[in-house]
Amino acid sequence: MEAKKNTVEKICEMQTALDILGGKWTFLIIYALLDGKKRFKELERAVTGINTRMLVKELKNLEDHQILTRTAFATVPPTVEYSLTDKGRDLEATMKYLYKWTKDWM
Amino acid sequence: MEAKKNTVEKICEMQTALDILGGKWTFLIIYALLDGKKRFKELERAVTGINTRMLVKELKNLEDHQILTRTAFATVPPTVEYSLTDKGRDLEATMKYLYKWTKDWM
DNA sequence: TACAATAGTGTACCTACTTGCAAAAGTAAA
DNA sequence: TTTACTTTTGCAAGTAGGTACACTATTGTA
Repeated sequence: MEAKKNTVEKICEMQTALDILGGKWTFLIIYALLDGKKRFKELERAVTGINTRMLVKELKNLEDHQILTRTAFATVPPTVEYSLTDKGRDLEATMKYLYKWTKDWM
Repeated sequence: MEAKKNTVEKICEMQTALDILGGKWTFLIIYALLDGKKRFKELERAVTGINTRMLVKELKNLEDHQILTRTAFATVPPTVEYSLTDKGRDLEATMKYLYKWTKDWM
């Protein structure tokens, strides 16, 4: 009963994380940013299949949760850079193992 | 351009994995099974907040993709055990790092 | 003069995920 | 006799997540 209770608790904690990360595109966006900052259009090209609307929405979501930062430059046409915070970059291990699993099993 | 192309490819591959794993409850169910097989009701209690309908659906989904196996026993009342396959258990590292991140940042 | 480029916004729509509730079967225990 | 237990399924309904497409501003280039 002891170990079981711990599992339940852990699952509850993870639910809060997955509320943020569990979207259809969230992991992919973070993964795309692991190798450095990217501009909006670069992300749109990197994450195949996503549309503008969802990318905007997800970026806002991730910024709200301090997983990435947004930096806008007043150029013409405008330039905006997105890059992971420490919190975001700390998902690297998770992402790498997820990719490894994908390679091994899919 | 070279490294970038690789990222795009990796993201495409991961999309196929996330099509299976990306549900609201999927990760949590797998996490619950990491420490051994569980019966249906045990899972329902472990994954706080899930309802019967979704659990059935997700278990079927995961079984279809060989991430877990279902074993039914003709007892009364019926007993059904779910346990991870090798493919499923191989998500352990991913899950553990995800939990670690949760603990560190949430 | 027309077009391309960037980073979005506005509007409208849609469907698929998710939920709630009730019911089945058969035995054991109160 | 009634209730409880387990593993589902059926039905009906709701909501949020996701999609499509057009449009803005400003400058440089062909």
